[in-house]
Amino acid sequence: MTSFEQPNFKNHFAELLKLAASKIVTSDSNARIELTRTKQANHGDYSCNLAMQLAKPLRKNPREIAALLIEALPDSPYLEKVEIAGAGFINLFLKVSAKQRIIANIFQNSNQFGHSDAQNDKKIQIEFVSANPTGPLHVGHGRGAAFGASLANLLSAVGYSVSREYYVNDAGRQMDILTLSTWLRYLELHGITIPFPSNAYQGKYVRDMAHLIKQAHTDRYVHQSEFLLQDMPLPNQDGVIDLEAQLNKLIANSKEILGQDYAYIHNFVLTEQLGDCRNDLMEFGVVFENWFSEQSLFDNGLVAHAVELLEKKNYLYHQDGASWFRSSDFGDEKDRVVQRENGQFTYFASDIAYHLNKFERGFDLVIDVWGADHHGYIPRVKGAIQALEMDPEKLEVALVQFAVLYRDGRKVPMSTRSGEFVTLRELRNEVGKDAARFFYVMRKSDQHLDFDLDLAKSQSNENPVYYIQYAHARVCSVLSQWNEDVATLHDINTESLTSPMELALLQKLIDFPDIIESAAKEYAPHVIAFYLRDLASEFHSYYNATRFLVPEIPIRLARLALIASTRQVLCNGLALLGVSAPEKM
RNA sequence: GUGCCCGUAGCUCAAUUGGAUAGAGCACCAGCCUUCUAAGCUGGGGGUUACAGGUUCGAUCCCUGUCGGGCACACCA
Repeated sequence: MTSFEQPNFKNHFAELLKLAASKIVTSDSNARIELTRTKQANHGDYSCNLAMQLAKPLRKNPREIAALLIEALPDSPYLEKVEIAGAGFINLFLKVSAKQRIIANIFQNSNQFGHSDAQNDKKIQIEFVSANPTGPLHVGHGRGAAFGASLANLLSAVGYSVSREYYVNDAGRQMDILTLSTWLRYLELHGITIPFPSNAYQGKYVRDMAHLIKQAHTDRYVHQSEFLLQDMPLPNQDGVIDLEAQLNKLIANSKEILGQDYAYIHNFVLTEQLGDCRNDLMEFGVVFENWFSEQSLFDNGLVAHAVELLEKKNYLYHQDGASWFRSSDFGDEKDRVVQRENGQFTYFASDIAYHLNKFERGFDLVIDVWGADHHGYIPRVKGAIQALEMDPEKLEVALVQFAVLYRDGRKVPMSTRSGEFVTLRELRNEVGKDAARFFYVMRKSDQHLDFDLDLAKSQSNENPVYYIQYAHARVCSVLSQWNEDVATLHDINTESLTSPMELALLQKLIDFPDIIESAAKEYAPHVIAFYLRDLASEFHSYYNATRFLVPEIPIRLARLALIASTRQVLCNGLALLGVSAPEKM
């Protein structure tokens, strides 16, 4: 068998139809040539609705146009026949020999099969997770992580040069609260007890960090409590205590008392949490090229710079002592504060600077993966980008809905406030990395996800992860019993593969590159999950109906080549989702 | 109240972005292991795509309205 370029029959036929159309349409009809895979075998392998699209501009019967198109269609070595059907569909039938050649192609490209260089190394950045480093990641972050990582793999597979980035919110008040919380726990360890604020961080990990500081520095950061509690805000005339104001005062006092040491504790807790987060994600198979510090934007004057730019371009005004950005000029529902009365920049201000910085780094496209609750934030960020005379089209925001855990058919209660949340690490420990990665992306990302813990753990046919992995393991098992070098299958004769099941499986393998392409285009990893389910199903049927290790050598080898290439595609698809492909189960 | 998202089989979800008879899994029923892993396979029932209109050759998809659910409406991050 001669080697040949990776064929994409869909694109190939689209090209032929385009040529045919150019012969019968003189003016630009702006008709899109779109081929779709057919659902029914008697409709052929690919179908095109071009004739129906041209019916109006040409003022002709679609079936008539279809006939003209077919007449003008250039010859193709892959085409068995063409038919007109229904209202004017053009149905294309692939030659069996063309289908069989996919096997050689899969072996040739091995773990790159399905990948393309269509995007020609265009620079794309995808920012995801970006959770505050103030505590362990929880299951909500997990979905963003799984989605972002899979999407990044998909984008890379279609030829983008991908940069994965985690935006570290190390500058805000939340970090101060964590610093204070840790120091209070540390003081407790030295017998100095101050009522622990209810709105400070309650988690056990805070006590753990306090222990670490004590171990390393004994009583170096101990100070007496009366200083810490001085000038606390009092209840108002209604007896209501402003807890947030109290917390702010505690933070301010501790900064004063600790002096330079405050920065040490701040840095310590940040490093601890970030390290934990990085480790957690690594074990989840999620890695980043870049961890971008929000604080660095302040340190380098980029926040002030961004705000000045807006000022210069007359998109700021001053009211009630604050600086407002005219985001309502760009479709936002109201204007937004970028600098407060006390001179502090808002989170939005640093986010403008961050996006300005992203664009200045020269990415062709920037993707932000956010929780769906942030959707209201999009207009102001895009507005700022536009105000700074950059192209808002170059920013794509992918929203990910929350995941709700179910155990024993009941919702697992979760709320950050009560500290009652399931961490990503706990989830991984319970269901394993593979099930977690797969379940997170098996639904469309903008849909709520019901995550069934019992199902994810079950080792049964109900569990889609095992179903797919099992198909892979089965192939491995057959090949190991065959006990010869798989490489010898790479260029064997596959003419005997003509049964309906074999043809269906071949067609499924042919689809893989198109599946990757559309999944990447739509930012839809779930498409891969569904595809793998289908492919595994096709394989299991074949496995059940066919014996592979038959005495007739040519048939045996052809069948083994088919299942070995199926294994390759299963493996490539699972890799895109960050799921392992075990050889034994 | 305003804006965005959603409503598809008993349950969880798809549907190549306007295409042909709306598909999978689970659950339910009936079969298949002396044979390469039964974590598998084969067959079956199950639908007014929330509802009412509209646009056109053609609508789950686009437009309008109604009902129901989620989210967001900070000088928080």
